[in-house]
Amino acid sequence: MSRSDTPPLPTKDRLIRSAAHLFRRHGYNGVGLNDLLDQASAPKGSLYHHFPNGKSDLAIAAATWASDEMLRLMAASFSPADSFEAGLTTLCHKLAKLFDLSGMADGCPVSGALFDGPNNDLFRNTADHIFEGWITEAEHVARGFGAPPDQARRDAELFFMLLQGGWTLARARGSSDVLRELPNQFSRS
Amino acid sequence: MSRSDTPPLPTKDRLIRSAAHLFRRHGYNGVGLNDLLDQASAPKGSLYHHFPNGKSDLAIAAATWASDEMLRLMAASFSPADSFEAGLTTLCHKLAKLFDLSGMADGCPVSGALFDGPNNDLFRNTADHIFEGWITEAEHVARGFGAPPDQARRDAELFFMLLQGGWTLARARGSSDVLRELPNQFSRS
DNA sequence: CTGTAACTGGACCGATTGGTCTAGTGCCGT
DNA sequence: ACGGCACTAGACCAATCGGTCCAGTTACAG
Repeated sequence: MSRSDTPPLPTKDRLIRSAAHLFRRHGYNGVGLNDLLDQASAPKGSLYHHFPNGKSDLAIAAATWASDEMLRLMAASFSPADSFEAGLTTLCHKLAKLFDLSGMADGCPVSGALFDGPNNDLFRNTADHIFEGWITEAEHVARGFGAPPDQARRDAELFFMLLQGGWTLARARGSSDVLRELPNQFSRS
Repeated sequence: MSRSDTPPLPTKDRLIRSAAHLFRRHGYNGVGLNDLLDQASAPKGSLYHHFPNGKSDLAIAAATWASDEMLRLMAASFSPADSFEAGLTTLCHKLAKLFDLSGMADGCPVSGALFDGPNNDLFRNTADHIFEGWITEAEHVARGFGAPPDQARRDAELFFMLLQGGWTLARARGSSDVLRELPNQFSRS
């Protein structure tokens, strides 16, 4: 059940990773501190040492970490590609594989960690900032492939929305097929 | 805060509507029975009389009711339209208005009610069935406007994913603009 | 070795959770 | 008038929630 959540990693990182995994599957309110600390093999004291505000601090850290992973995945997919569509295809296949590995239960890690529970501005602004990061990254890629500014922006937003919708539909269907088909939806004539 | 949640409506319907509203904003696990019963002005006994399995029964009823509302909204938008794009524009503007009225905090009612908490098959199958209903409805509309079968299906799935992504992005940004722009994303060349 | 600060371990807390149960209430048909 | 049933009302429960607190341990600086 656990990957590298065992001792080699420092406690703080184990907490972040466990939180990211659990929030992603069950949502912020669906995860109790007990499950979380159990999976991270950490006591309560450590949590509140590293994250003084407890669960909410951890959720933001987890969402941020998951976002960085996503940006890494995007970079790894788009840099070797020779067109936006090609990179997108690689990315979607990677995401589909990760989805299958998760037991076909994981949605967007950021939505799961931040859109539940507290409806406060901090959570929403963090989600906004993270999503904007994904979109502008995709926008830069599109521009790098020669797309004009406004079209690059629109392509990037389309990519983002397809991704979110794809995650939702894949989860409901219990199948990663939708994710693999995303590139076709993106570049239909 | 409440619309027609007061006496005129029978208790069971008040429970369903309150549940739909609350789950949509806070997710399944983010809503306690106390908030729920309070908003519906119903005691606990009534809940477990109408929904013997308690919260989970109610969530499924709420998601189903919200889905019917959505199908009504789609029908009201597409039937008077003379093209798929025109109907989609009407629909998106209606959804944007509803989003604004909600305080810019409500996402997809089905995801909110069913994707949190229990990861059991019943919830996932229900979500799958409901989403499939939305997609086939859109597919029929597209076919009615003369689209060939396979394109109609793809258009319908694209519509669904854009909608989900649009709700997510609108929520993060605290703005309904994305929803209003959805038709442009749908029919870009 | 000693001092100090970073960190761990877990007992403990009040609040809230979803759920059960029983006593009552009101509206039927007869 | 009355029996019966659909429904309401809310006290009550064990379990779990997120969070606090402090005694212990470790690691590193001098």
